[in-house]
Amino acid sequence: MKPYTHPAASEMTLPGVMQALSDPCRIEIVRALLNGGELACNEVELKVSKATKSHHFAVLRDAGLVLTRSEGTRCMTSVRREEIDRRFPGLLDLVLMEKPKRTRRKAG
Amino acid sequence: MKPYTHPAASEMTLPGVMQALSDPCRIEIVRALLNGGELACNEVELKVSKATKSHHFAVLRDAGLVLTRSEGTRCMTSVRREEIDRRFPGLLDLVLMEKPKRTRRKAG
DNA sequence: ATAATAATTCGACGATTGTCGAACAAAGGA
DNA sequence: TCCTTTGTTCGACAATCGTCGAATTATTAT
Repeated sequence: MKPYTHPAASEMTLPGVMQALSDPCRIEIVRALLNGGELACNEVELKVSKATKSHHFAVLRDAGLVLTRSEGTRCMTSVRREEIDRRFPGLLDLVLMEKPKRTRRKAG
Repeated sequence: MKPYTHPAASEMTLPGVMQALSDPCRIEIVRALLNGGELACNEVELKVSKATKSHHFAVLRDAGLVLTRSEGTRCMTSVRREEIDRRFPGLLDLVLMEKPKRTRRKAG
């Protein structure tokens, strides 16, 4: 019913997207969306309450990074990949970067 | 005299650098350093007090983005370009991105 | 109509942040 | 030695942030 407002791609700012991606939870969300395509908030596992999760989705939405559409009782969210790639090339690659897992190999 | 501590390159985190770059002042600082090489805090013009400017340099330093060395009464600061490029490829290109200046052209 | 599901909104809270002026410290030059 | 320059540190302050539980809305299923 309430139709989620999204900023135009041109409204995205560098400090804005940096800010949005400065929280580990939100990086995790974007990473999940990049890997999983369109997901409901429900389908992104986080160790925070649902209120907090909803907040993080809203922050990403307001920054212009994700697009949310209502479908039934769920909110399907996806990364605005093309627009981000056009405006901030390489940004999403950074998000996808593997965390430095300290594997137990002798030489890497 | 007091010898500025810097984190190892491996201590840099994605949320950490994003956080550090989420402030327009700090983006401006990094941009100036990328264009101007090694600069004293003094040589980066910002419309904030010197206390605040010192704070912003410290935040960038703690995030691992810049390296500061004492020279006389000045503190010469430079971007840790190679380490950042190795760990977060493309990050500095984002910082260098031109702000969307709305020029008055008819077609761009 | 009732219940269940999914998500948002509303305070509230402690923590962090950006900002400043004032005080301080270190180095260099008069 | 004293003064200037450069930068840091120290409260302090308002603003923002991340977090939560509880209440609310909206949709679907029974």
